Amino acid sequence: MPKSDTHMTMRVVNHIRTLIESGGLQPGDQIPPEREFAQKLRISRASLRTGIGYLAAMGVMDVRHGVGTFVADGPPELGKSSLSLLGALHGFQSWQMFEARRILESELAALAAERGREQHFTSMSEEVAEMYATVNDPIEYLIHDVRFHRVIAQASGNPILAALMETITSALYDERRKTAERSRDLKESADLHREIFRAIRSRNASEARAVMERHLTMAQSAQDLEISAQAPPPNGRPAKKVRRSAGEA
Amino acid sequence: MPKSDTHMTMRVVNHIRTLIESGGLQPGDQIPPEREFAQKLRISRASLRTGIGYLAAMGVMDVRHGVGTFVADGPPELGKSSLSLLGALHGFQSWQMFEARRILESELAALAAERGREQHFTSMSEEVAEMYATVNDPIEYLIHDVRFHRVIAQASGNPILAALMETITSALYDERRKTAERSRDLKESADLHREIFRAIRSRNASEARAVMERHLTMAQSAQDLEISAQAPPPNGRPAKKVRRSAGEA
DNA sequence: TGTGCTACAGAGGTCCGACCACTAGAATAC
DNA sequence: GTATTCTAGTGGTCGGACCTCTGTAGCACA
Repeated sequence: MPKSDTHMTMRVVNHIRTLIESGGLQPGDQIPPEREFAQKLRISRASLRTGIGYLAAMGVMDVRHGVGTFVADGPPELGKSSLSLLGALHGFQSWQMFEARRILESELAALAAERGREQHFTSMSEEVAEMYATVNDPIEYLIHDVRFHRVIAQASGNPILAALMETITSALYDERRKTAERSRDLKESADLHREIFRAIRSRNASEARAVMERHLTMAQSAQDLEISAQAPPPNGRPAKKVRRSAGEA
Repeated sequence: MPKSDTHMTMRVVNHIRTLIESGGLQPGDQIPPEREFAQKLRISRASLRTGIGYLAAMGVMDVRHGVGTFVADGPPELGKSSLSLLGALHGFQSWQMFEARRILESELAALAAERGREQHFTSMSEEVAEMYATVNDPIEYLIHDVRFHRVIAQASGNPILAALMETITSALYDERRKTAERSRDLKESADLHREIFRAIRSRNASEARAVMERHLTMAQSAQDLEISAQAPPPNGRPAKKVRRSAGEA
């Protein structure tokens, strides 16, 4: 990694970081135009762009062509495709993503049960209702599904865990939207979400954890079936170990 | 996020991604020099650099001035300072990082107990021995401490969770190395690590999880004490986040 | 009055070509 | 044999020209 006082990239990153820490730059704020900002920092526009690119890659900045550059808004999330890229590099398996998600979200649910506030419970309740209302519209259903889990993450009171979850789910999303679930699955799914909600609202941490785990385990096996059904192994890589070897208790 | 077929950045990213997925590019491999590679891809060197910067920011590439650009090697990790940056932006608290770490590592320890192999146990044992041997050298001790936890992550068989842990610990590292622990704390710490190791080797998942949780809880309160001791609370500001150093330079 | 199209200003995106800075290894001097 | 210097090759920075995209103000037309 580049040194802070030498490389232009880090100079830009640190400058913006300082602006953020001092409160001079808030989420959603727009930074000055590149030409102007570069002149103010006494560096070339190219270097400024490098630094901004670095921040954008990590989800801290949001660059919009023809409009401007803004401080990222919305739920904290690490680089959008970073996990997916790392996955390609290190050969992540699908079940590993599900496992990671299951662990994170189970704990998130437990924390939400302990720390959630009324406003969170209200949002959860609304999303559950919307899920029931859209069991025949998988696309719309998925939106509320995602939102429900996101509210839980918020209610957990730990934005770091929430960011990690967001990172994993967005990596998982690509595969997920391709396998549109069937309606009857959605009814079951909505029921489970309702159970999760109830456990959280009654502040029963261990049950929230357990139900969430059950939900995600089911979701995984459902998706595994879909995949193996509609796409026979498209093999090609020699060392492709077919998972599930060790420790499935 | 730029579109894949329009933006040069994504063209580069996708090209390299394809090379990695096809096996034509493995961790540690060097990519062609920028001038040459840019010509081969029919794009300008500047655009190529943008794409490489994007990949480097996410920890997929490793750019070394005067040497070359390589595919990242070593343990998978998301952008090195990404969490720290996001933290500055969203006001992450120190206890939240510890909590996230505690949850991740506890589960990691449990998984390691279920799936760890002999080779992992051997490495863990070695690191524990090194820890005992360096209880009087905090700097050296910390190295083995980190390695021990890294072996556990490997032994868990889930590189994604390992990567998340790596991301958190590297964000935590900055604060950590400043508060060099005292020797007698290190002796206790080593004892706890030995306990963790024994639980994992005896494949006792729940105990491994419990001991790891205890270890990290202790580490947290120890560090909290250090901090509050050497930096008296600047009273009166209840919800003010702990400022990071941000470099004196 | 309303609606649709056009022109334009301002922002980011791409390119070029020159030059700077760093690293490792080869060539040289001792 | 060892230490020093030189050098080829690689990434880093620059500035300035030009392209593309977006939102909007203004115009033409119904």
